[in-house]
Amino acid sequence: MATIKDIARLARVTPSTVSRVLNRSGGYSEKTRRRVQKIADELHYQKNEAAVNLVAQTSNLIGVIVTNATTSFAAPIIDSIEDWAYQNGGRILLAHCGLNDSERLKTCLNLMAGRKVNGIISVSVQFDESNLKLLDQLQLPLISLGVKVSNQPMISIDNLKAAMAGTNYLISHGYQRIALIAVDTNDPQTGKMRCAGYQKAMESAGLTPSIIPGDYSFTAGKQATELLLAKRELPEAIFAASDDAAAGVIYAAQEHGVKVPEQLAVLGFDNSSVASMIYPGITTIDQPFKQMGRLAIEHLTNQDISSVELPYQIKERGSVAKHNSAQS
Amino acid sequence: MATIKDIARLARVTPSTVSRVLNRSGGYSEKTRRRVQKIADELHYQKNEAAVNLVAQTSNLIGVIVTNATTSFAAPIIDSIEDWAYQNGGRILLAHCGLNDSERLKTCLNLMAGRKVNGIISVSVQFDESNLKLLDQLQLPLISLGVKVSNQPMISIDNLKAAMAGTNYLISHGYQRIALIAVDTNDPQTGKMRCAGYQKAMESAGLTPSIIPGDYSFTAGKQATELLLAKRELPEAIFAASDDAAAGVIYAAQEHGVKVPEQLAVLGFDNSSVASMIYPGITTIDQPFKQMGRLAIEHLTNQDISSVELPYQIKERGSVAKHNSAQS
DNA sequence: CTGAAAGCGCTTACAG
DNA sequence: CTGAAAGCGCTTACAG
Repeated sequence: MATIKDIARLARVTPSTVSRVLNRSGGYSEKTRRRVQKIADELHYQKNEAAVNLVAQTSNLIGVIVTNATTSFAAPIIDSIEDWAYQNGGRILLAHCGLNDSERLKTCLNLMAGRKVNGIISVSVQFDESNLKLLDQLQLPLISLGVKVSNQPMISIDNLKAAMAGTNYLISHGYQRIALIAVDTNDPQTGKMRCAGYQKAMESAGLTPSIIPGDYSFTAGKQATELLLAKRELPEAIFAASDDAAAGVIYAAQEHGVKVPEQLAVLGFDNSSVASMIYPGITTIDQPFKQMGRLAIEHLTNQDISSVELPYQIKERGSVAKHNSAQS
Repeated sequence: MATIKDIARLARVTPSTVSRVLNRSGGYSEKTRRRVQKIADELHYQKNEAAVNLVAQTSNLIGVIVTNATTSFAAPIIDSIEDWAYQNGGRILLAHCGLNDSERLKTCLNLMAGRKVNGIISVSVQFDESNLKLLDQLQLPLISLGVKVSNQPMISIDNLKAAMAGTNYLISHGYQRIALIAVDTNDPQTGKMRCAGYQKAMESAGLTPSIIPGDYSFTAGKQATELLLAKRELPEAIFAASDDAAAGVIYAAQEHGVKVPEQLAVLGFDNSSVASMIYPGITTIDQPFKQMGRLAIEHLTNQDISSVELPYQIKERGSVAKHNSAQS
């Protein structure tokens, strides 16, 4: 690969001048500029970013940590970050930290520190004590999407209110026996909040909450529904803690000839891509993932360390209708 | 951030020695080693990779270019590359090139060159003339997944044979009026191959091919089906060029009360995550995405520039059954 | 076993 | 307008 020196030699100037021309930093004659630029072009010169970063003491890199790419909502977030990067000349260093894999998250963090990323965006990753400490030592600005990381800014919807709103939506549509399923009750953040919101709404309405825990997955939704079916305790409506899980519920329902929404209403959570791809479309709580990604990168860039709570909204599709008993 | 010099000063040795200790390259007493290591630990020292890369003349970075993260099958590929990276201390520089966006792909390529990536893995990206030339100038090893890029190794299934096999699968299940839909007939690679395979199989069986072009999307599948329905020309079976499109077909079918697979058999392509999330499960042609990702990174690492053709297989789920007319 | 020196490719004051 | 020099943080022969 050609270097600045090669160009300098061919253009009969010093590397200093080449650098100035290439950076358009002024201080050269038009004639020199042309000569240097021409040679650089001919050589298909590419700046060695490692060298640039070394002197600039920065990396122009932003680190993105996700649990894994299969998480259905990671895609729109990464997309919006990438779009920003494209517009602004930033670069994305991607790493997966797995689920509750402390060791791997530690590796991610160290890797990002070594690369001197300008900041980290973490998507739904939980930090345990040791990684919290590491993060503190590394002094890397971080912004977390979806879950709270101690002392770090967060961008998220209000899970408690959203779960309440979802539950109330079901109640206002005439449902009374409503189960919350596939929610991770051990998850100190999202899980707990969604449970609390659901319970609060149910109790306010004088209804009895019923929760089947799970890991937000399709399988969790499917199994919960099968369990309910086997016990002959199918509720009137199921509030799934994610759209993946809602898809599992609908799958199980269809498999057993239970009509959605006539015999079973299903409410999802996320408005991820699958929500609009299955029939009936999943009525769900929309999280503005694209906006989350964009805000995250903007905050990082502006060194804005404030948290922001984004609005959720209920996206109505076909999986919830007015309950029969509610029809006048 | 602490540097090697800081450690050297505190440990009362020279940077050379610190470097040796940190790299375990030998040539120091156990006593020195301990002292240096201790101080490095206390300082939470993180090597500046830009500096390391500058002298090593490498980056330890592998570039991954995808059209966008929303492509349903990008996820498993990225996952497997990331897993490899985690095991082997590599890092992933991610970039999106959009769809047929020559300018953006060019930016991606230049960005990768600037970062001195060890190699590039491109996922389903088409290179136009100008980028082919750029790639050549940049001299970056590349391995393409799914589509052929001139003069570069490719990892893919045989789309022609796979489409033939899919069509024959449908035929052998008793279907005769089979349409291929949502296939991009302008796509010189995948699209053309899948069309050709379908046509060949149809003609060999004495059947009439019928193709509705599209962009592999859910919407393309849905619209094609609605079109067929409106024209009252619904075939017995639809071969969708992707699982997303197959989901669209099934959606439209359910919406119009057409039973799958009883009244309409649906065959997908990819075996992406959505295939198992909708009911009935999509019978589809499985592409080994994880394996593709793993092979790609291994080839890149071993400087193996041979192409490899991976086996596809038909994954049977519920969207195709024996056709009535075929029942004895 | 340890240190002094040169160098990776670039940028940036400082002179002239 | 241009050049010489120092320096970013590290590694690696070469001496001793």
